[in-house]
Amino acid sequence: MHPDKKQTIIEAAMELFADKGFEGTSIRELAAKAGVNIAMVNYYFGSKEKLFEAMVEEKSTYFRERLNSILIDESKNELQKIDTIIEDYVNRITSQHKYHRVIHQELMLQQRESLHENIIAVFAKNKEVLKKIIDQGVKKKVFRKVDPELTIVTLFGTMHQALLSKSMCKFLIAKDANFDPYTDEAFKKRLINHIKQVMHAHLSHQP
Amino acid sequence: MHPDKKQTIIEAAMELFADKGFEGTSIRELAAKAGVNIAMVNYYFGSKEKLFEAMVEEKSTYFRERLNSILIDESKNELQKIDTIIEDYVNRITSQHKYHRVIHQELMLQQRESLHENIIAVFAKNKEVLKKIIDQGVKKKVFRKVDPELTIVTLFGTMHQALLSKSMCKFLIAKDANFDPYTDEAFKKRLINHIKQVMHAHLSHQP
Amino acid sequence: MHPDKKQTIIEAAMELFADKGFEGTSIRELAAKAGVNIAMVNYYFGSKEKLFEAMVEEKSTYFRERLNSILIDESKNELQKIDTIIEDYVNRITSQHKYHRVIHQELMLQQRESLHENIIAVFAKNKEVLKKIIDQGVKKKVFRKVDPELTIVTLFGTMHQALLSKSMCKFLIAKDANFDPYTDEAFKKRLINHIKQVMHAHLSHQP
Amino acid sequence: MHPDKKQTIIEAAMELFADKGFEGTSIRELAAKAGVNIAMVNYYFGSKEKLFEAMVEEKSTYFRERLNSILIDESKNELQKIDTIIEDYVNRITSQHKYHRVIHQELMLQQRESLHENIIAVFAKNKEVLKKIIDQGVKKKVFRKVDPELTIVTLFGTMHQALLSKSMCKFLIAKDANFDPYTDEAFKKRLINHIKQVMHAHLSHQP
DNA sequence: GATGAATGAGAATTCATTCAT
DNA sequence: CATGAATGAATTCTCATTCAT
Repeated sequence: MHPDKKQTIIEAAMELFADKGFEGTSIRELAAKAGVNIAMVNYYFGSKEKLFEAMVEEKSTYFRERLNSILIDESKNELQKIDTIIEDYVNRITSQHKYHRVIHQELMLQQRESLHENIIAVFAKNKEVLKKIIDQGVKKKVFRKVDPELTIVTLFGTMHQALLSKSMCKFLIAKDANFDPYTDEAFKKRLINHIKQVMHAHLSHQP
Repeated sequence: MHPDKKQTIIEAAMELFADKGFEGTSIRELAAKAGVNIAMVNYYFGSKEKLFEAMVEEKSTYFRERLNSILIDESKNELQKIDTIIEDYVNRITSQHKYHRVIHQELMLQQRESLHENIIAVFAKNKEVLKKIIDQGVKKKVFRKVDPELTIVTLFGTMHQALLSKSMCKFLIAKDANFDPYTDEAFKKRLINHIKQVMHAHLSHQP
Repeated sequence: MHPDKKQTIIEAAMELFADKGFEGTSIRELAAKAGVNIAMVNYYFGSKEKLFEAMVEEKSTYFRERLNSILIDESKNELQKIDTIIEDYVNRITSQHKYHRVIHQELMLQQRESLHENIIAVFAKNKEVLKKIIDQGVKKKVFRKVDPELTIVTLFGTMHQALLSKSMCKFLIAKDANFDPYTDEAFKKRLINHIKQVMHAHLSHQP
Repeated sequence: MHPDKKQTIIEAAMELFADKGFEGTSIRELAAKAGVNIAMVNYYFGSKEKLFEAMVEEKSTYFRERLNSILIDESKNELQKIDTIIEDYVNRITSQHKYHRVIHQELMLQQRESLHENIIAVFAKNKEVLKKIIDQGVKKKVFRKVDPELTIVTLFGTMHQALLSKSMCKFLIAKDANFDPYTDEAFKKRLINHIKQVMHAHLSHQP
């Protein structure tokens, strides 16, 4: 029964931290949402901050183990690998947008900066994989030389900008108010196509 | 002395809100930073939230009045206009990064959502200007047809991702620790070049 | 222009103190209601408490000078004098109900007790007049011997109980909601008749 | 330990609200008087206002359940019932004078008016019982026809006027200063006799 | 292990008052 | 004379955390 409750708390925390921020979320409402006793958070995690760290750690562990499979997939050429990464990312972010929102917020604040290292490490690893793919493409002369760090920044940045704010989503989709942008397949497709188009153009040799 | 103090408070607020978030900033420390009495915030603005609104309003007013000059500049062709916008944006965001950070955070939270409208409106106006430029380019057959909303999303998204987090900046620049990324001209140039490259490739006809 | 502003403040104070109590009224709203500067209250009266005292003093001075005329009126017998007093009181309280409410409240609290003396003195004087009338009636054998203090307590108590609470008024009148009980002549007449009836029965010899 | 502390707080609140009014009482001193932590009031009751409501509710519940026993007592005739009610009321008010003071104050203010309904309901029920007794007496031709609402107003009003203000009590008793009027049996008897006399005269047929 | 009660520190805000002009 | 700005003290209330059971 331990891990279940811990998990319930973490899920509730992610939900609330994403919507209200870390400081904007009180342990009281967090416990209420998770359906556990107020004292449980400190009991299990030691403090509100430690809970936050646990949440980040758990989720980032989950994300760390991806991507390599794409890298070594020999059935795809470099451009196809890029396409797969784009699709993969968009799907990840839409399905886990609350978590990405929390991370994104956290990275902008100058508090709990010890966590930044952790987050940046994940980002760095992703960059490395992408860099390897690009380097292969360059070696094979199918790609031109680009800035690998900033290329992944454009990749992530576009997705984050498009997906992490509900208000922004609504503006971009321009449809009736209260529907969930994160399950709208048409928008996901539109976004994937756009990023592919940008990346193809960016990576391919110019005329 | 009236407007000065108000301004001092707003500046201190922006600084702290950017670094610690709205809820993470207490009026106490805000007043201390601004060098005013603790009661002044409520005296001038009525509440912490109203101060926040005042800050957003003031700054967004400032940003609303740009961009049109670029649109109507007849000495530039469409691609040059895009380039100018990119340079303009990067300069703006680096010089006002704290403000952009606050706005960016705010847009992700589901609190004080009444402000989102205001913020999105500024974004929408920027998009309109960009769209006009793109449309002109398309009509003149120098640009291909692209998704205008998502194109500006990529533009903003890349900059925000690269600039709004200090940790991200440091990772990207990969230089010694405590130097200020927002005054590093080399990095700015690198970023501008990257975005220009991406945009040129994206907008121009493919081979 | 002095006395006018002072008067305006006193009137506003009476209004607000009656509805919200002394502590429940802030100088800010008081000044707003009176249409004067916030600093005027302290400027004219020295403090909020002194304003209160000034208000009580002024109004009680006004009420102190009544009643003697009734006492010495030779055209009326004792019962007629009692009747006149009842009518006079009911009219006074209805027309000055806010003030009476303030006084009544004040007398119940154990704060600013120095004012109680003042208020009780007015009450005492009223009692003295009534006592003289009753004593005359007793001497003429038209009244029986009664407790003069408690008789005036019944007199005042009935009126206060009936008139000083709007909710109580509404309950007693049992009419449609938002009308002003203090201008309802029918209710005033009903109240006067009741008190006269009570007093006549109380003072006259029993069968 | 739960109900005890709640009760302690309620008792302290009644004490202080009676002496200083609701707004004149701070949670700080309330907690100090009750000997509990300053946060307990909000912990138990949610807010100062809710504490007030809880106090009123609890006490009014207590008073709601009386009186009917007198109504159905077949061993007493109507006048005896009235006498019993008078004695009962005077005893109640003297023993619970703080509570009655709070209620009485509250009814005069135009704040927290939602509570008025509650209070008036208790008053209304008392009136109904009294009205039934009077109606019986009228039917048996031992009473004359009177205004039942205002008759109970006189009953309550006299007691409130005599008992709810310490200063008024002292004036009426005219004895040495610091003794407690609420335990002075002589004064209670005097008051009871006066009210009985008034009510007998008021209700019986006139000569 | 698990929890409801309890708490001290600190939050935002409002207050009556003062003071420079 | 009169006032808007300014302030320190005090307000209610919420917070994360602890502790006895």
